[in-house]
Amino acid sequence: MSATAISPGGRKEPPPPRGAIAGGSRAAGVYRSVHQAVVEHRLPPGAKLTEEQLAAVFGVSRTIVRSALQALAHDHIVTISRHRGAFVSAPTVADAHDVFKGRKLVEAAIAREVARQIGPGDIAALRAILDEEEEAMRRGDRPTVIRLSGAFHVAVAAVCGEGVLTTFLRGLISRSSLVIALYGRGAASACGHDDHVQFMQALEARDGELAAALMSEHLDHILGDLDLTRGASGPVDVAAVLREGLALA
Amino acid sequence: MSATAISPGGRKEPPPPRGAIAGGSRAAGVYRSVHQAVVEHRLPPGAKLTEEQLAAVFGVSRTIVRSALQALAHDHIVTISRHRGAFVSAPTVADAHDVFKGRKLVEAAIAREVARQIGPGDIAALRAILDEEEEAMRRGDRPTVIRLSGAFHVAVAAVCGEGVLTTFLRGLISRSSLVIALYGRGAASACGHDDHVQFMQALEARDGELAAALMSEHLDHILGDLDLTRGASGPVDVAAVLREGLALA
DNA sequence: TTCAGCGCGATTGTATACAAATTGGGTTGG
DNA sequence: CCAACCCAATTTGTATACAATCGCGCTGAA
Repeated sequence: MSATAISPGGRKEPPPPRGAIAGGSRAAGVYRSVHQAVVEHRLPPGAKLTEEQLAAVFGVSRTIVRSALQALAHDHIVTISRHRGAFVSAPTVADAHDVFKGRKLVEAAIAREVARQIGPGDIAALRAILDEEEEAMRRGDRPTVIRLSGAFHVAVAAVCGEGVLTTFLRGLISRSSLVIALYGRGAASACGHDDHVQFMQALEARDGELAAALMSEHLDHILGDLDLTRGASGPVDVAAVLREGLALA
Repeated sequence: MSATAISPGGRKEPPPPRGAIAGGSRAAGVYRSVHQAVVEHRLPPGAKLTEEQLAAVFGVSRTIVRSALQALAHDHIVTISRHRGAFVSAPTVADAHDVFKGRKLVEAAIAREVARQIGPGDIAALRAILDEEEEAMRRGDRPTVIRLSGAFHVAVAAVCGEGVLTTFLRGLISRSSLVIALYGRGAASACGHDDHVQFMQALEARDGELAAALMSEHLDHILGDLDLTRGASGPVDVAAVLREGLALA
């Protein structure tokens, strides 16, 4: 229910839920594919996204690709340089601090809110994500761990209902994934599963202050585990990565 | 400093600060003009924004206009309906509550932060806005009052530095302007100047809790003063409005 | 060897042409 | 008189063509 109605005398609403992403639904598909590839660390920061290349991969014209890239740029997932092209964003150290500062402020406040109004159904849903996360961790399935870790944070926020805050947080989490792709050390640094479990216990105990504190600590922990001295990574076969993602979808 | 650098070995930064809006700088101009017209209540919610019409007004092709409209849609300033076109967004009552809920959470937390770290320079800057606001209010200059009222809220957030939170808040404030355009009653409901003055005093006293409480109350006050039963307004000469805005700029 | 200047290839920016779809009005039938 | 239907005009969606710009490798001289 976060869409804005156009006119009080609105017409019937067709099935396609017309997401808030961009114009056509074709561009939305490209958007999703690239976005997913980035947050799952299949496309590293700095990777060049040539319009014609993407157009070929997705079987659309450059028009569609440009639309998707502009939407991605708006979300800070890619960065567009005039006459140079689109690259997967490479957040600076300052950006990293800024993103996590924002997350701390928002997620701590949300934690207080959620602790007050969480219900059994919400708890079950969150527990389910945590279980999946543990499973994937045991399997060593890193992309899934990354995805579920973010999904947990989003799901917590969504307990208060889908809204501007959840949307905002979702964006910050995506950017966090980029930060981790750039500055994360190896396998362990993604998102401590134990932190999530502890936080969940505080939520179930309806202890808002504790939950907020744990969340804040958790985010500090992630940021503290980063190696902020590193640079970019090697080249990647963008087309192959995206085709692979397309096959899975 | 909120832009993300592409590569550790970044090149020199040319003068044009290449905002985070969209691809070209031409589209950014269209974006700004329409955005400004909307938040200043010169273009009412529901107004149709025909691509060709805007293209004619700004002397560009539909390509540029589309880019700008998509960026505006991303910011929830306009709403694009497939094969129907772009309209100035008309937030629902639920949207209005959501936006102000988000603002309360973020601005209250920011108020606490700001009270801790505000300096004399910041206070002077905020006071200056308040003075201008009072001046405009006395003059009966409604568009300026609206603009400065929003500018005050943004400036408060900017005391902690420009960052994701400030950007997010700026977006919410723009949407608030749309809410007020739709549901505001006459002249008085914009944004109580007295509330701002009181809040400012709390900030100068470095009383974070009081500042947060006052801000929360202030936002409740705005939301409470709305008439949530109203519908849309009459038709508007979109081209004339935008040409006027162009002349001023 | 190294660095400055320059031309070429590749890629993006913009405009335009064409196709698809919706809206609204007029017409026809009940 | 009202409802349903159909058609045409307008507007958007997409592709493509052309122009502008940038990066990069080459050439040449210090």
